[in-house]
Amino acid sequence: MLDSPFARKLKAFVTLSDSDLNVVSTLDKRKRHFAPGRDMFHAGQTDASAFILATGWACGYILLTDGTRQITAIKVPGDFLGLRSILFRTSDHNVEPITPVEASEVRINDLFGAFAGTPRLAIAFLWAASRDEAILVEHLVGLGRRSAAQRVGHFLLELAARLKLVGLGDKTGYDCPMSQYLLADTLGLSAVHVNRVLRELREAGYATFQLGRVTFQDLPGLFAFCDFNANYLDHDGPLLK
Amino acid sequence: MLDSPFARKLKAFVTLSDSDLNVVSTLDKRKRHFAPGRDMFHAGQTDASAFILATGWACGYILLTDGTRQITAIKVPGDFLGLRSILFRTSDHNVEPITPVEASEVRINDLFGAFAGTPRLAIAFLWAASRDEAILVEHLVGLGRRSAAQRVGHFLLELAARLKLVGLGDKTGYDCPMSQYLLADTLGLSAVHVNRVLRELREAGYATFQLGRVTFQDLPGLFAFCDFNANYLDHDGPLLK
DNA sequence: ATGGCCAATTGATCCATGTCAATGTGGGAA
DNA sequence: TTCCCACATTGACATGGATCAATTGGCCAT
Repeated sequence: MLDSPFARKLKAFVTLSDSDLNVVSTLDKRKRHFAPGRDMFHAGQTDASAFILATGWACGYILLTDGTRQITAIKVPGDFLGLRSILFRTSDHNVEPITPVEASEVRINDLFGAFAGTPRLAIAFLWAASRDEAILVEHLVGLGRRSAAQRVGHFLLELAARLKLVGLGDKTGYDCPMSQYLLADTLGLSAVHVNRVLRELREAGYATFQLGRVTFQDLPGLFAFCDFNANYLDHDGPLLK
Repeated sequence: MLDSPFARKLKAFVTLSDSDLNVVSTLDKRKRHFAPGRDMFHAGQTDASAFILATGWACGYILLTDGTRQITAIKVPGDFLGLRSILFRTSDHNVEPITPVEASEVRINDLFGAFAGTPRLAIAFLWAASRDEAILVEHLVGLGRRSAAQRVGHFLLELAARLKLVGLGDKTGYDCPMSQYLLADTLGLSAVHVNRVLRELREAGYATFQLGRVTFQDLPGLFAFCDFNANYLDHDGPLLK
């Protein structure tokens, strides 16, 4: 439990004492399972819970009235999900599992409890929320100002970095359960164009997205092509200025 | 001080006791002034402060290597700005004043101090950060899936709602110090196209963006046209579930 | 094996928005 | 007044990515 992906992630920011970690593991108790095909919670719901993702991938998304959707976050093990749905009167987004998911349910009183005794943990949470925000900001920048190819490449690189932090994947690549349709809804593109861009990246010798796996052939080249800089993930070891 | 825009905003989420408000006003002490033309802090800076905006508008942005930029947040009075720049080792974004700005400087130890005594305030901060995230998410959705016209309209409506919460603007509209260039960098469009879209909205009888003021001619129509739903701003009175 | 279905792939065409290039306009500095 | 300069506006043209329409391939249920 003390080595949950979530604790592992927080440790990238603060050095947590044993008692801090105990409080974290308290939050990590109420385990639940979810299968793809059914939302974990949905927009408009008033009694939604938050979750700490232990295994599997999920995505948060927003449905527009014209039937299209925009995925706003891809969640991997260690990620916190649904914070807005417990703090807000009513959830403003949906979350659905991409793979079978194991996650711990967190209610607002759990947060109160955790923060009351350990303000340092409140800061750690604020950091995690801020890191999620930074990820969101980079996606925003991608949608606003990057070409489709840079956007796709950037996203694949970001996932590599995030997975590495929780011990998944390696230098050569990582397992990725996303379909090209999911990529399209994430990156504000059509599935057809995602397919063309993936071919382009493959033919340029940068990376491959096939059979549920992302494989990098030319990491430095891809970094340069996408103008990728991992600073926004703030991964460089515990510091707590 | 107890009626600062910031306190006013937090009260939309939690009922704050007098002692809570005292702690908030403690944060609101170190007033500083900034003029347009010079960043309040910039990406890469390691000793950046955060600020609570008291008067004036500012924007957060990210510069790409090709010289383009994407504005990631427009900040109005009552908004907190630079949270990521104090929690992260190094700031991942820049902030510049749009108008002359008056703002209170906040350092990480101020936050620690505030949270230690009043966990309820930690939750309120988390709420404020989550609301900023919700705003970011809506911009993301706009960039990914909305037409230029809907995107512009949606943004103008969002600003109206946010300003109203801190007592600015009225039913007819609000003062808006943004140039069309700023709008373009915010909405991922070219300035030329922003101009065309504004004309379109004007000619459709929805709203007007001129001489530093946004004026609504047909609010219900614009709501419908943009598919605007203010739930994501979570403005409906203090509740703290 | 067969049928059915979903994801991936490819080609042809269209269109929303970008880019380039002028022109207009209002307010500030001298 | 006059110049200046940033912002707003408009037209002509270019293009990245969407849309429409097939085709292919893998996998599961029968």
